[in-house]
Amino acid sequence: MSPRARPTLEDVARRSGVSTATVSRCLNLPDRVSKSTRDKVDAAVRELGYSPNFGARIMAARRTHTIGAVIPTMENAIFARGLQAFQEELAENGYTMLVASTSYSQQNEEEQIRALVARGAEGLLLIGHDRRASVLEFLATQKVPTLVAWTYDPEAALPSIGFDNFSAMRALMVEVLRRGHRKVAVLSGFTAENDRARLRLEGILDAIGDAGLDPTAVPLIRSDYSIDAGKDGLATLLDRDPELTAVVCGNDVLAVGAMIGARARGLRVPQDISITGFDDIELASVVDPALTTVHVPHREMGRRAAQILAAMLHDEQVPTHVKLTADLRLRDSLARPPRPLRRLTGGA
Amino acid sequence: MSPRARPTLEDVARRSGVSTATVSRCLNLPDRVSKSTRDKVDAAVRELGYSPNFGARIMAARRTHTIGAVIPTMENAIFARGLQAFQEELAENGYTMLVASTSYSQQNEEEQIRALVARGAEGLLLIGHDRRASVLEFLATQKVPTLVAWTYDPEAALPSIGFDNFSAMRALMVEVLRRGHRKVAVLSGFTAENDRARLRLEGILDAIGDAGLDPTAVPLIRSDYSIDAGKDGLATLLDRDPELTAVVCGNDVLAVGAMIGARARGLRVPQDISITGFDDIELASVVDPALTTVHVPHREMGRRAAQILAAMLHDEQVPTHVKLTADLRLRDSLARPPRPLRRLTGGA
DNA sequence: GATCGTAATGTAAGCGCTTTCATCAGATTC
DNA sequence: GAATCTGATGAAAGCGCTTACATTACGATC
Repeated sequence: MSPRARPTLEDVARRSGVSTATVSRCLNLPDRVSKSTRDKVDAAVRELGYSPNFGARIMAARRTHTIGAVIPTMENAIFARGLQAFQEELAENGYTMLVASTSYSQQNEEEQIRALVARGAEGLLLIGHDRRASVLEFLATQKVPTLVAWTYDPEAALPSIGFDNFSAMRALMVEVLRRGHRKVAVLSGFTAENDRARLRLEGILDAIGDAGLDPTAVPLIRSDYSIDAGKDGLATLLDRDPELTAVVCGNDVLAVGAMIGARARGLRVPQDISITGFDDIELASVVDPALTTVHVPHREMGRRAAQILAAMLHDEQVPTHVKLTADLRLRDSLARPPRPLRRLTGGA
Repeated sequence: MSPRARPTLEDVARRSGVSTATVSRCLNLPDRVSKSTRDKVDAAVRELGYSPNFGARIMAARRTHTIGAVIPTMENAIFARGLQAFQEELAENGYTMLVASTSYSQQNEEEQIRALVARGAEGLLLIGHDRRASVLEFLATQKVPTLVAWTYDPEAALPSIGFDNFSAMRALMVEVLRRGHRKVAVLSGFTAENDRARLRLEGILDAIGDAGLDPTAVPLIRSDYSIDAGKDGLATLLDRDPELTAVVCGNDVLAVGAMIGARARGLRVPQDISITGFDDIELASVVDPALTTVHVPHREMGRRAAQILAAMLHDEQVPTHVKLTADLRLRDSLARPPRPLRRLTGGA
């Protein structure tokens, strides 16, 4: 016996003595078929272990009920969370999700977008607004409804759902300053191809400027979003300026890294140095002291993104820019700066 | 102008004045085409914003270079990590990854497997060995090379790469007992459809039996793998038996939850109560005290899984069962049990 | 009993691509 | 200059499915 290939619709049709059209209907529109034939067909399907070829289906039906999501990384809990909710809501609406990740590279993102569209994604979820014009053109040419999440920008070309990274981070920075901190440093993510990181940084510097300090004088390190980078970053910052009383971080992962770095240096948080994050991932409330951060409603964002995308696919009118609120979570890692005294011991 | 649909190979052919065959060759076998026509075609592709229809490609070429991965959840860092490595290595070998998640349900898993195969997945990565025979039959009928990861079982029907959940957890339990703990409780994941959880639990009970204690008398709670479940679980366990000196958890997430629960009850870890985890996710070394746990080489597992799967697709001979080592990471959350004295204060 | 309506089924035309095979224009050889 | 080979290209046959349309069977209607 030759190595039997995957059974096709036709095999099923032959075996159950009906036409391929009828088999197809059994699978897709069961009510249009009489009970007796349906039973025959079902039996044949089972006996043959038949499963339809998706490629053929895409071509013939021109519908895939598939939506693609392109995220920077699966390793950050915020995307994992949001996507899980996105997928659940999508399933609710009869859609399947396809994920791809880019490692924060625009180049990769463009490839993944093309790959997903080629695979029949009828809609796309992207993160942030930073991407080359060629991608936008491609999306327009292909007429693929696309929604941007994790950022809010009323000016942007693509519809978006998200929060105002600038204002949220600015509010946190204002709070840091209100507590009396003046020697502040920043641990940021890479800002070149990442509007969320950039806006957060701008929010920080804006608040600093408004407080009458010089934003260009603020010690600043850009790195990838990892615990180690946070740890190393803190060490570098303290080497440059041991007088630091607060370090504001681009996200929680960096902040936790910074906390570990501080601990490694024998500094207590927040008595000796305050540290803040952004995102409010689970980790933030698990560490000790709990992290002061900005809470982002990742789950809700994912869920609503799915609803909006589904509506877009049904050609319904949808709000072009949805703003969610990201609010401060004041916890224990932020306190007043230590009295200057502490710092004198070494210097005197 | 009518709403122009997605351009096809034929549009490109027409525009560049060649046949569809030539365009196809330009895309797939560029060396077989003269420089001049290649340039014309490339130009047309760019102008039209052409991107090939994957479905059509699957059908015509019967190759997709796609591998599917079906995991329980993206929310657990261990899978996110492992998959990231899996994908990177897959890309290295010219394959694309498609992910689907099951929320730890066999029912969902079966659907996702079928969906991925229908989508043209040429190989599959699955987690754990627990699944219905019907799925295995399906896989056999469809002749889809399948590799199981995150568990090692030399007896299993499908080839696997992973570690010995039973022995690893058993070793940890032995260590707990060696430190003198006798009042031990267990916080396990659901074991019904999850062989990893089941094997870990068996490992624990086996060590307990060998130590001359009664395994059936061990307080045990099964729950989902979440911080909250860990927290609540610890509370319940302590309500049932306040004398507990150690809680062994099915994974790190549960363990961190238990640590929070302990703290909430005013107990110090490890002075008043010891807690252990499994997996060694980042979180484990970030919490204070750092978690004693079992280190699992997630990244390596993902990477090697990709290599093996690629070899399987090339019909190369591969080792059927690969065992990786998962070793103890003794950190601060495990110590000797407190002197009985502590417990008397309340009772006297 | 002829007429019509309806439900169930079949026929066959693609969907957009790859690939085999045939063709053809040049370059090479004798 | 004829014969041969080579590389580039085109024509056309599917890949496995869906669906518009045609056909058939059969009960209801007058």
